[in-house]
Amino acid sequence: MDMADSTDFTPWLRRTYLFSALDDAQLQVMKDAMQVIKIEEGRALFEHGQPAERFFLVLEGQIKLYRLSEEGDEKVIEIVRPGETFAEAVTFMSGKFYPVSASALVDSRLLSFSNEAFRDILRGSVDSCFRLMADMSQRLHRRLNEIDSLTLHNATYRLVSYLLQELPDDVLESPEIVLTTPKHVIASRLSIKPETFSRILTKLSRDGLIVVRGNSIVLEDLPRLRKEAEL
Amino acid sequence: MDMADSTDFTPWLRRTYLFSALDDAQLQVMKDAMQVIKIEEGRALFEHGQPAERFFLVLEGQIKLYRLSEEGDEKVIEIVRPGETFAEAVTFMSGKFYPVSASALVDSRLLSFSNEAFRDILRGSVDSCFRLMADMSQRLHRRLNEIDSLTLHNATYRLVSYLLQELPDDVLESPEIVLTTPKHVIASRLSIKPETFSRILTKLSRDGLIVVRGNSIVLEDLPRLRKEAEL
DNA sequence: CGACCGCCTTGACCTTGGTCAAACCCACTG
DNA sequence: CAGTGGGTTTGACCAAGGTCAAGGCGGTCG
Repeated sequence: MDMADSTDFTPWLRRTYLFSALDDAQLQVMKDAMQVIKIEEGRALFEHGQPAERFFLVLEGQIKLYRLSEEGDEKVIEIVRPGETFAEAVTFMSGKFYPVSASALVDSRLLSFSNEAFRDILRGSVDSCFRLMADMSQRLHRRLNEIDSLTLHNATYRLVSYLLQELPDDVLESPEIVLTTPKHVIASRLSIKPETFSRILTKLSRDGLIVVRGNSIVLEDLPRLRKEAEL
Repeated sequence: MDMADSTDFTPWLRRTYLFSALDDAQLQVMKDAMQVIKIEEGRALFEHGQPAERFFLVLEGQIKLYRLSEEGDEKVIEIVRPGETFAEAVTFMSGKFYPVSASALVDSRLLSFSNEAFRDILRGSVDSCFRLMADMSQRLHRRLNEIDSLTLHNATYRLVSYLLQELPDDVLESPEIVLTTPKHVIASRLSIKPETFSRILTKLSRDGLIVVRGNSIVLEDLPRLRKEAEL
């Protein structure tokens, strides 16, 4: 974990929904307490239970948010990609400890912001409060959907849904997905063991729904895949 | 579902964390758009996907929030009890549709509030925004813990944790829990089938950890139960 | 008071996905 | 270019929890 850079990150900040209601002065306050962080593959950014003083915006790379069980099993909660923020909702938690651990899946660059500074700004900007509330509301909804798919659906459903949502919006082009994350991490994200993950992929291949070659998965039969993910 | 009452609910509102930053005028606005709702056992209050215009405070009874799968399986997300609010976070959702269904487990009385009115008040009260954000943050954390226990822990763990958290805070008195909700509903809340739920209870009984008689469960061996719920 | 109904329990069996171990496939290194 | 090691795949086996079906146990209501 490193920290030194004098690039102007204003465009990044302006593009970040959370900050888009801030005026120049407010943005400057955030910048003053901002840090650029370089973190290399495999290193931990923070751990579950640590006091949470900062939140983050991913510039480059991938950050994995996860929980560990007592026995050391890992459940990946989320994989955060460039342009996305994380841990911003912790500010308002009763205890203010990180509820998950975070580490880098690949060498990454982040911006980190002071919770305190942001809270101060929120105090003076109802608009920003509304942004943050929208953000939290959306996260709440995502978590709900996750619970839904864990309890009401099976592993194949979860995997197929994942593939479909990884698909870029422009449906017209060749529906190929290139996995940028190790399969076992995606598996954990979907609460599936690597072996099972692999087996499901081969089963889908056998059925002609997809073609797998290494990290590349071509969705051969979108309609049937979509049906699979509804029922 | 019914609506008629002229009791003064001010004490209820004052006790409600979400409203506790409101001044008298603001509270009056909420009251003006407030409705008292009587809903009898088994009736639906709203359904997943309906446009969300109101949120609720439970006065009496129990409300079950749940999701249905395509095949009709039900997963209970939460059981809401008197004094608690629900659906207040939906206001800031992109689409503003209820993300779950709600129905009454027993005859219940609720207050319902206008999302719009509340949003207007939030616009003028950063303090209230902070309350709502704290509330949402807490819910986010609870959902996370739910995902954790669904993926990192087994059915017995979930059931034991449930029993322990149902225990009133004053640990000194006789540790008896009286289930006020049908067992199959609790089972669904914990993502366990009723048969399995029952079997786990009898196993815990056999092992001398609890004594079950109908709806009453006496926790005979707190230390061992707590150990069960940690490992 | 007895019949009915909903809920809960119990038993036998099954299915999904997990476990363990071995082989495989590359990408990198020396 | 062989050697090493991480990630992935495959196979054989296993176990937790689900399914299906049959009873049991109270409540309620005629």
